[in-house]
Amino acid sequence: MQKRISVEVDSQHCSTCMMGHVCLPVGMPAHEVQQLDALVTERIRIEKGQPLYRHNEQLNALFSLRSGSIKTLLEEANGSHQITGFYLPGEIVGLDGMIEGKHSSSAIAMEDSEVCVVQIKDIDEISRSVPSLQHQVRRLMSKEIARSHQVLLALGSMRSEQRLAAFLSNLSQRLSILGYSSTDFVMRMSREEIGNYLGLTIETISRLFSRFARDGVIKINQREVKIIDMKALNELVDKPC
Amino acid sequence: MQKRISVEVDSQHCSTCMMGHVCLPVGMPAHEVQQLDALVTERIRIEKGQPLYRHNEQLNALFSLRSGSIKTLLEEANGSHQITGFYLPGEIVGLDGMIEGKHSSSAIAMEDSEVCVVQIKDIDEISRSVPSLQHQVRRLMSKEIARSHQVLLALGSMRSEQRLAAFLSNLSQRLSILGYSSTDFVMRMSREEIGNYLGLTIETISRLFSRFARDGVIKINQREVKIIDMKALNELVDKPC
DNA sequence: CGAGAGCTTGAGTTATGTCAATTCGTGTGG
DNA sequence: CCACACGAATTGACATAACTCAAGCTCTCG
Repeated sequence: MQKRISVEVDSQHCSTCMMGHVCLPVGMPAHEVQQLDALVTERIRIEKGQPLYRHNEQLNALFSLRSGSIKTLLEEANGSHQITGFYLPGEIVGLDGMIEGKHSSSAIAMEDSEVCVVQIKDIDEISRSVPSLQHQVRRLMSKEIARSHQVLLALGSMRSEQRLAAFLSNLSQRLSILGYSSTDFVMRMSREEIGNYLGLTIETISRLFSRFARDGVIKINQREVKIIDMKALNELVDKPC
Repeated sequence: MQKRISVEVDSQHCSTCMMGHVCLPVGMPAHEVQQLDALVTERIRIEKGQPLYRHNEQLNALFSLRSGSIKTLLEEANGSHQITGFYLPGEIVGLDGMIEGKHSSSAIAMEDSEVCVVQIKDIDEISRSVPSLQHQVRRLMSKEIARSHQVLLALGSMRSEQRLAAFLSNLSQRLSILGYSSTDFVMRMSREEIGNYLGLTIETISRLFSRFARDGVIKINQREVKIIDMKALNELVDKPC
């Protein structure tokens, strides 16, 4: 069975894509977005659990997530790994892969997903007529740096409770931007993946979810979350001691 | 007393700069590096403890560290902070500041330092004639993402001993690239700064340095480090349990 | 020479991890 | 359709790595 299906694209373009307000073109004027139409010539479907790319793979493209969800992770020599990010539709995966085309991480689909492929060479080509495209790419990369710094902040100076609260709050915000409910959603990641990402164990994650539920901050049933008290949740993020 | 002294530059250029092999032009052919000479029109001296830029400051420039050392940090609402990076000469500071010109972090000199200022608008200007400059900037940003992912790996899945060993090993490598000894150096950062960066307390850092010294891996006297057994140090990074 | 900041070391505490038992949920094959 | 099996999540009891608090040491600089 084929795990990674490439689809030639000619009927759908950035200018007509539903994700335009959150994806690569975000903030660009309409006449410029039209010039991006030549940018995406391929889309790829990836099955749950399958890699979009792997550590050290030679690749000269960015991937814009159209549907589904993807995690990125660093693999250690000893077989363990560290999840470095969870990506939702409209978000760009692969920005760490622009060092001589070698990816420093791997990207794996957390559910059946579809990505638009943006070749770096096409970016350079098209940015000759749309100079703001270079800004856009830099903006996205800058945002990715800022995002990972935020995670550093969580791992470096927050207690477990604060980390998980920050995680939920962040997920809520991003889903809301995507047009989903910010209070009712299904987490695509397992307790194990959340724990790995936040530098905690699966048991700690589970206990914290239970505690948040007991304290009336959230309701939780497996991966379904309902945020009952958003204010309390956000206060947990800053709560000292 | 003036804390931040701006120096107009017209006598010194990228093409003749000693840092060329480690700085922005790294890997670029000589005839292209010459075209970068117009890129740096200003240099800034910063005194120890003074900011190069602050969180939320409007700024449209990158800074290449010429001499000294700089730390970047995120400031939290409650007054605490998380150090996100230590920068050495030839390294680029400010790559997270390209989101609408707002810096998401602050950068502070750890000793009297000097930086070359590279205006973003000049990058766009000059990259018209030197297209590879855009690649270069993306490469640097990509590297910065990969770097912060490495720190995530340390904070998320290493024990204190591994973190400090990884920190020393990384510092050693970078100093060696700069042409300094990889085994004998002076750390510019305090125990407190190291602890903050690695998500550990000052006491834990101090105890670990003492233990490394007791085990014959390093010699340490205040901030002077001598790595006695580099192999053992690198083994500590991977050492489980 | 004294004061203060930075560092080290010890003793006791605690947040989080480890290990283990149980439950829940889902998919599979009889 | 049921029962069984397996992975995912929960919960409890206990262990421990790292933190906190406290005392003392060592530089540096005025």
